[in-house]
Amino acid sequence: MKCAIITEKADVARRISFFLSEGKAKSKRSKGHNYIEFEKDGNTYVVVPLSGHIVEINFPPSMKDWKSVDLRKLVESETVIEVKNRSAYSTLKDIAADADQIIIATDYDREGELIGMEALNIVLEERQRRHLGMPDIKRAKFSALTRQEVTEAFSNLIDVNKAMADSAEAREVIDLLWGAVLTRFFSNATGRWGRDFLSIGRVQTPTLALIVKREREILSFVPEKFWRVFVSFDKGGTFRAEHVEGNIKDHRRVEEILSKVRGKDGRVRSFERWEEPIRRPAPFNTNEFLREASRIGISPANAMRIAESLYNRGYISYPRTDNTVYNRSLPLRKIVESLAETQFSREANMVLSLDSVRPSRGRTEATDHPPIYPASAAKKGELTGDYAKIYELVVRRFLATLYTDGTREVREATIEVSGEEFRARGVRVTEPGWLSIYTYHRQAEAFLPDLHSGEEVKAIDWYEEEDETKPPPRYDMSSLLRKMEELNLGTKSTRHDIIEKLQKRGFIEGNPVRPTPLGMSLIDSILTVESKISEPEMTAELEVDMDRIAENKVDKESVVNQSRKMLSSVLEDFREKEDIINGKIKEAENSGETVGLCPVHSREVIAIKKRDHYEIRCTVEGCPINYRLYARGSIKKTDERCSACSKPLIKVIRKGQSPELRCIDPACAFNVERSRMGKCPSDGGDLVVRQSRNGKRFLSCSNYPKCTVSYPLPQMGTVEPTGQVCQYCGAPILLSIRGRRRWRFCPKMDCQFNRRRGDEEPAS
DNA sequence: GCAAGGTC
Repeated sequence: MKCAIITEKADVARRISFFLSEGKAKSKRSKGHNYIEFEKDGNTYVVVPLSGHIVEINFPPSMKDWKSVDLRKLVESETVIEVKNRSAYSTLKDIAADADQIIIATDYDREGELIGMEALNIVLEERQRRHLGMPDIKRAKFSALTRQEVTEAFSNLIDVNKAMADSAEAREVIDLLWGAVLTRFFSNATGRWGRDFLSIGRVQTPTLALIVKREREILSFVPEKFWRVFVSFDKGGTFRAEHVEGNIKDHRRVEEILSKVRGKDGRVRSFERWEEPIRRPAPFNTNEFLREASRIGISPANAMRIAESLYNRGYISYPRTDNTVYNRSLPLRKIVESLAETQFSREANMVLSLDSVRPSRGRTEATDHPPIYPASAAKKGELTGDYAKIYELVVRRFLATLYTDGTREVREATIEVSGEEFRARGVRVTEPGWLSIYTYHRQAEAFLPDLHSGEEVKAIDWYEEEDETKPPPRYDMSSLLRKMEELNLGTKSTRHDIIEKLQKRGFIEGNPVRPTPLGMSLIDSILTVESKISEPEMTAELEVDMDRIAENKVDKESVVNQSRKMLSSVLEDFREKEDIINGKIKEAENSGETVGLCPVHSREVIAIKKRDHYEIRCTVEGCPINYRLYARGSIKKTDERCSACSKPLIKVIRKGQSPELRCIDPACAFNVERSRMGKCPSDGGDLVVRQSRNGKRFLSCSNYPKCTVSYPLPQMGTVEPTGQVCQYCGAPILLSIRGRRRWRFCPKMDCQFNRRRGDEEPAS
């Protein structure tokens, strides 16, 4: 008998094969097929790994054109299935399809059930083609990749769950319908076709709405002044106590207090001290990992890419997990022992010196994967840059969850100064515990000496501090991820993607995150209609429907049809508001910062940030002052005019480079003069710095296209001419300036000149 | 050229 086992990803296939075959399984790789094979009890087993979904739903070709398809028809359109993962598809057909038994061993959740069903359908289709009958179809249900879980799952096989797969399929269809219909509507209504399209989706739009809502709160916030009153004392060091009334809004009250207490010493009314634990952090789940990574300056999307790569190279465990409790079977002590052989030996040995290794626990004991931990020890130097930083973060977090709580001593005193009461608080870390391993968080400390009730303390200063109420803070990557998780927007595997999408589409920027004018007016436009698409409730309600489908209380079709009806009426509402929406988006498209005055009309010249360039133009319609500047980074107004043409000068600011002064006219002699680096070795023309559309810089001959000499330039730092000519190839030698380092180089990369050593100039 | 969800 032949049995085919289908898993969601490669390492599950490896683990299952290992347990079931007692280590005798063999990986097979041939003709684009990738699977594992072994024999057991006279039966042949093939284990086929997928990589997530192998098919994708889409519209039929007749519905693909954005401009000509009536959106009312798109709402009612059928969907088709397209194969996305060719190699998994052919492995299923060629290797798995003729098995007598098919065991679906994908992750035990809704998406996993659907992924399994997709694979099963491919197998059944192929069997029909080959006139093979129905195989025995089973489902393995396991929630951890331990020997016990896996062997139990395979000796207690259950049936596949059509209803559960249906619930995930309903989500797919609803997401595509709403996303495509509204994305196309907004893009068509505003004439933003091609890559400038305006996207809308069940997760991305509510996320953008959160950010826009916060920005509106900040914009409309009216700060209110308040004052705090302090007295400083001296006893073995200075400390201060704050008046018990805290934030005082009436300054007359402040004057009253100060006039009463000024010059007077204090008497201690009460003093307390106690110790409290500083709790160890919980093990890392995906969200918490991404939040902490962004605190050390690595964006969620990048942190995820790096984690993926570290996982594939065996350095860390699977990075997509909700779990914050280590499984019993994890050999925690062994992992720590292996880390003791690395640059983290000090920290690892601290853990090993404890009587027993007892890990902290988080709130979620999910069953998917263990929390993120270091799977193997990386030697120093094996990883570099952000990879090393991420690995170190995972290692330190892991060790911190196994070490002891810290302890801090807290002291509190109330001190009376001529009838007015003041409070002082002191905090001191007495036992750092895990804090000396996980060094990313600094504990705020404050000095307060030992005091006793009735004691007199010498006052040395009496003063007020002015402050004002603050608007709520902008989201940063960390708080945004937390908010998304709280509202159930996206999943552990997609949240970072959603954020990156909003950035790439030009809806949000920066960290802390601000919406762009485009992002703000997109949300404003969406809010002209009651639709739920910008609210987390859309997801919440979808979840309820999915549960009902999975419980067989309602079928997929009726949920999808209901959703189509709603979408149809929402679309009608939007169609009525088309002009208003177009107006709002156009307004955002034309909002830009003033960079100076137009020499033709003496009117404002504005710079409008587009997806990949700045549009710099006069506010008078039809004025020839209208340029495109392809620059990464940002531009800044200067109040200076160009000496050559009297148009405004701007500063281009790029990360890692000194600001570059430019005339807004790219062809102006001012810019050309500055970009001239020397003579072309081929035809004697000028070599000038040019920037391509994607922001990369080149040194090219001004006689292009007659002369095609062009050298790529370093992307970081600035470049200056030296007047020197390369003795080997005749190209001009350039000076590269990056931070405090500067060195001479020949732009011809493989030139002999660049192989010399010691060409570094001293820092200026 | 649209969504969100898996995973590489």
